Amino acid sequence: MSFYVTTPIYYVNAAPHLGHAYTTIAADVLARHQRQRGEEVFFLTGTDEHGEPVADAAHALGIEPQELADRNAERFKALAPQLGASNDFFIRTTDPEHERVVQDVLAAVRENGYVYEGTYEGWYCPRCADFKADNEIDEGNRCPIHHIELTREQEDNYFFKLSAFQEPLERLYEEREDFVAPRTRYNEALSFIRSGLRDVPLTRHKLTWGVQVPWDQEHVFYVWFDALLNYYSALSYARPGEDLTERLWPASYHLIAKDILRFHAVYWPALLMAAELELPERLFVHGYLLMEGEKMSKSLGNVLDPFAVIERFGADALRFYLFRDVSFGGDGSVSTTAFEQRYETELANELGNLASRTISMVLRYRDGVVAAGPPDPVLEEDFTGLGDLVAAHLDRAELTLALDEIWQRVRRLNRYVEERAPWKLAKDPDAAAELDQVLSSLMEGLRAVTVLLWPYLPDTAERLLAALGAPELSLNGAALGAGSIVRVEAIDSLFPKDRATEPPA
RNA sequence: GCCGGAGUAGCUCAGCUGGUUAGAGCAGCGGAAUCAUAAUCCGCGUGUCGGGGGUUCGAGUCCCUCCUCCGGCACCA
Repeated sequence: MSFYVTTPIYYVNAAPHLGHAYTTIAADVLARHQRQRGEEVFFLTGTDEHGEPVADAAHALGIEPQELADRNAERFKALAPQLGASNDFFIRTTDPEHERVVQDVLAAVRENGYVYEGTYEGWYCPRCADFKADNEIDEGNRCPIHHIELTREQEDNYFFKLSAFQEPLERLYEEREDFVAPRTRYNEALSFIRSGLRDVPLTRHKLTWGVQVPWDQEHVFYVWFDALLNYYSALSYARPGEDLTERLWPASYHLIAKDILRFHAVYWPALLMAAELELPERLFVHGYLLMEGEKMSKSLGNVLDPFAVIERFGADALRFYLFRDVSFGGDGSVSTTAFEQRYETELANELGNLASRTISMVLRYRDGVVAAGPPDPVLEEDFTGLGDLVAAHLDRAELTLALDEIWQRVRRLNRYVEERAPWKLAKDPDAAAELDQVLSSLMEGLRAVTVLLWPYLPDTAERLLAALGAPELSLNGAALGAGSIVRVEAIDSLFPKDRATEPPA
């Protein structure tokens, strides 16, 4: 089995923000989890660099589009490792290899009879040098930017016969109810399809910043078709000298935000059908992160800066927070106060302190040595089937539910400490064996939750497992009792609290 | 307007195909403990489950209707 997960490719028109980080981290959690299951994993992210907005932005800066693309692509490329993201490749749609695949695939779509020459007519702004969509036109047929009256104009270009896929797409949605999740997005896409599909422009005539249409030098491909094909093209050249397509196509999961649903849920499968390629297995659509109930946007000045959070608290804290405080799939509010509260109460107090208090007792009472033996049956009961449960949630990209299951066990361990009060056992010479079992059960429980937390908290989990002398990360090894901790070492606070109160350095 | 989703404790939300006294986390109040990053654990909620009507032995859970909020309704990376 292989597992191929993607994020959207991010548009280099703007700088990276929390929304980009969100999708990338989500994909990374799934990728890491699948690696724990021993699957061959390929995790792709990258940048989308063609199209008019980039050309415009570059023009405004007085530079070439490629230069702007290079500049911003670097920033996105740098974001992934800062987030702890373990992507296997970073694609750029200006990669010549990608452009060639786009040309090949779309030429095949044309040969299969799904491309025709036509005329696009619409409202055109001469200053923007672009057509305006019906819903972005101001009253009186005016340009929303220049406020001048729009003219009715035509442009000859090539069309993709999307209408030909009306029934195949309806059938796809009937046969595969999990093709798009959550359900509400599935409904949305299906209702769009049922409302009747119209053909869409495949190329643009007046633009030059795009992938050249091989059969007509006057045109470039409309940026969406170029962009979507990244998921397919990347496999052909991500590994020099090796084509991964055979092994990894089709994608297991495309993660996207809700604003680009239609392109992924309708155009993309239609395009693949037209090219006679296999369809992805699933699409998961997440919501927006809101600040004080408002959609985050630069103009509102309410962006939670992921770079600042990472610098102060580390990437793990951000990764944890995003899936803990916002139910994955829906919209949700995020704030610095909520972040700091989660950091302190859950990461520092519940998990960090659990590690601290238990390891400290093993060191104090037993010189760091952990007795062999099966874990306490009382604990075992609460851990039974946990790995399978987490895997089942993550198979459906339910990152919040999976994390919650794990966290309940973190809390269970703190409760267990109170129930058995090792500090009391330590004072009773007759309770030595019991103390041994309690301590080893705690170490084993800590190890088990940490292995499961690894996809969310990779750096912290690795540090903690190293201190436990149990670096094994496989999901099978996450079962309580599967480990065999012999000796533990002291460890620095996993989530120091002074970071939450001190201003950043 | 049409389609879809949502309206459950102060806050954020769970409650699948209808069935024992409607749940969790946070916040608040009280208590226990002292291993630990003063970290943890225990106890405490008379909630018109948006309003109204209906089906049923029995409905947050099904049907009808009304109200409020959100999203989609084609070329916005």
